[in-house]
Amino acid sequence: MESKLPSIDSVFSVDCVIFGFDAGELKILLIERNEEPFKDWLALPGYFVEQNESIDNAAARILYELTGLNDLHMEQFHTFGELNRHPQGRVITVAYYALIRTSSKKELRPISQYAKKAFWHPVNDLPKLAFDHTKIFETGFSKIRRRLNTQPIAFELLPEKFTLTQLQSLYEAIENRKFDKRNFRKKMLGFGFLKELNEKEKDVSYRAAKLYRFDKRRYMKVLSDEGGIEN
Amino acid sequence: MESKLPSIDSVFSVDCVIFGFDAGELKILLIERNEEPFKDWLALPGYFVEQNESIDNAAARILYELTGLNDLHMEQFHTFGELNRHPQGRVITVAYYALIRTSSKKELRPISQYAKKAFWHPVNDLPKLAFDHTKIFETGFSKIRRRLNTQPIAFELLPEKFTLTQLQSLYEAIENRKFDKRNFRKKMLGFGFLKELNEKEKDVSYRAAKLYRFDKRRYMKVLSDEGGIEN
DNA sequence: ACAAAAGTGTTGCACGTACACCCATGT
DNA sequence: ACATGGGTGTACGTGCAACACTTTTGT
Repeated sequence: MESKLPSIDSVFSVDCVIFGFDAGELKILLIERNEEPFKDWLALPGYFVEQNESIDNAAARILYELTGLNDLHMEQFHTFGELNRHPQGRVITVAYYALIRTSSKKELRPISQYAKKAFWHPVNDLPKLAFDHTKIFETGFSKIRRRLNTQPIAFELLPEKFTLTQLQSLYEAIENRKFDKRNFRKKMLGFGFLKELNEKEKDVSYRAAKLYRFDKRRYMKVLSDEGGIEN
Repeated sequence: MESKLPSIDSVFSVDCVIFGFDAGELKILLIERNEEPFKDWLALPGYFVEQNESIDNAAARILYELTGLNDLHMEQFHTFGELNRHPQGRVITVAYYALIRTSSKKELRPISQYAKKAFWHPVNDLPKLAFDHTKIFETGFSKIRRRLNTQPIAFELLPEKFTLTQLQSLYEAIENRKFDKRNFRKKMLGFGFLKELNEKEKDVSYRAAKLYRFDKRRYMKVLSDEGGIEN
């Protein structure tokens, strides 16, 4: 390894797969591009990383500039480095995902002019996306699907107070299948990290459901308790 | 997005965490570096990606040049992009892991002069490694630990014909805990993808054990059969 | 004969799954 | 009163964990 870094014309970028849950549907955030290549196409929010920022920071900055969203907890899930994935040259992209509460959705308003607009689109029935973004989305979707049952990611998509039916329909949207109501409730409550609130839904035209909250303290406790049994 | 890519002084590399299983111990492949920075330090096999190769190809090439190993099935598991991870500038590295059979281990012989030598080292009791390679190793190790029970990766570490006791001790090495022999065998055989051979161990000074082989056909069948039940 | 590892079953428990009806509320 | 979703229990099967002794082989 030389004492100078080899200087090659390499470029890397970040792309974000941001999930939201709204009106019983799982959605992701898309932008309409305002620049070549793929001008006017729909794409995942993504852009180039700058010289002096870490990739994690770049992801947060870029998402903010293209959509106006900030303070998300984003996590890297894969790096795409095919030679021909970008028509103008070698671009390696690190893909991130995040999950966001519908209730905390701020207005979507691109800051930079690289995006004409940003909007939510249901994950079923996605249009063709720019670059290899369809593949990136699919990889990300299958990651969160697998993480659903190992990490408490579902709660990041729901409002802070939610009903068990909302939770169930979210699971159904992510896994794309139906669950039995009684079994689902039994299982979720059995985990012991859902806190039942003394509150009910309001403004519904049917029997109001109890509200629950995800209790992070209890979740941590449950996690650490599980380590102690074993062989 | 401009029609020219922004040209910044960025560099990326690949690092490999290669697992082997030998003498009842889980090991990884290290090199002794022959170049600054971190000359003479131990490190994961890794080097810069070239302009015109995909990252996957780069990983295979670099591993070969530094250790003489080829034809591994490597898989990307994380990308490390902290600003200060390389003392000479911004280097983003994509980390790969692979598992290799002890029995098919070729001689370890670096081709390029960037490595003085390559050798196996037990995963317990690793020395300090160059750059952030200790962190990279730990991330990779925890990935394969979690994948152990979802994908048939253990068999890639064993010789083609193996005994159930070997399989068990491999699991014990990866998960760092003991299993009950009867339960372990029942479970493994219950999966239905281990093929019992009409052969036994040789040259052992105790009762010879039956040999088994991982049967990929049956594994695929078992996998696809599982999809069909559900709610 | 002894040492060393191979091989083998049963039981209790926890968990997943299948399944149907009454209740509370708003209109 | 009716429509809409909220809320509840039981029975069965499967899979995991705990547990100890006999068999085979080489020296």
